[in-house]
Amino acid sequence: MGLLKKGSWTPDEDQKLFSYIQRHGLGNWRSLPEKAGLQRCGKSCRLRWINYLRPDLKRGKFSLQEEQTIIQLHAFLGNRWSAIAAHLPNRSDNEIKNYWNTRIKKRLNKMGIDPTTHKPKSNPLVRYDTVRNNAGTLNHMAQWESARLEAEARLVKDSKKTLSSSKPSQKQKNKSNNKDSTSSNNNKSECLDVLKAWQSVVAGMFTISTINNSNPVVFGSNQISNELDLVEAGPVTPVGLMSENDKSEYLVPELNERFDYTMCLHDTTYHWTDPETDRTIGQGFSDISVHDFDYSTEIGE
DNA sequence: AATAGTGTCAACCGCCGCACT
DNA sequence: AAGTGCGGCGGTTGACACTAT
Repeated sequence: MGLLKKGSWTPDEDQKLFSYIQRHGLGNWRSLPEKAGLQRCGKSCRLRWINYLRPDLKRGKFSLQEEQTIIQLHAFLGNRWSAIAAHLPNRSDNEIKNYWNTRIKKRLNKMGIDPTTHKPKSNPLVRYDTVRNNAGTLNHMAQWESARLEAEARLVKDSKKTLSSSKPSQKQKNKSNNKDSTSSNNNKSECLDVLKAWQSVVAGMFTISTINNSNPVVFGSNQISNELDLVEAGPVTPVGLMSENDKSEYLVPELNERFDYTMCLHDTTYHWTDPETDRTIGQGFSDISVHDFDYSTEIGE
């Protein structure tokens, strides 16, 4: 093959790649360019397909919910963009990475939140929890870190198990001329793994501070759906109704820090009321970014 | 209108892990 | 065990678009 082309893809090249994959499915990326009549390296073709041509890609602005998912997963997974992308199947990891680096990161910084740790920087403008039992902080931090590491280890172990038991090797996949080797199944499995890990660690421990109430409201495990849809959270378990033992188990400062501060994007409280007594039994939030970052046009896209 | 500064995003690069020999 | 090839990943860059002065 002659000199390989670099730089932006032309519509003609896109057409060649797209129609080749439509006709032959995904296979060996290295040999694809020649067969498809492209002067590109296999990597470039793969990237173009994954980030741009894939028919299931949803392009355009990120919805509020997508952004929330990204922030929450980033708090949990860090810069593991492909793992985060597994939860947003219509977005590429590159797109998510770009979105994080160019927008979310800046917003968090502006708000005094360290985008790496998801914790407030030295002098946070954000509202700290109204109740924080500092006495047990270190112990709780250790507990949280331990739980986190355990969850990650389980995640790695499980995904390896899944891969070795059900995933054909790359070469087997190539041989079988898999029509869709964009690893949707693997993604799904990893997706569930992460959610399981997430739920086992986080479920029931997710404390949302309230503005006027000294008792934080603790979200029960049913609050975190598989879509991590916190906005549409259901009924809550008020801390006030818990035993002291339960409270100490639920209130994990380090966990709260890791998530609460990113949740400071969500700063407008709303209330759940008991339909019988009409009393407020819990408070939640809507997303302040809706007001601050001009989301109005993005919602409901 | 011209220029500088900033933001966005597609694409590249280098590294890594896995499978195979 | 070591070497090779490949796919996948995250960090980075450069071109272009947009905005401010």
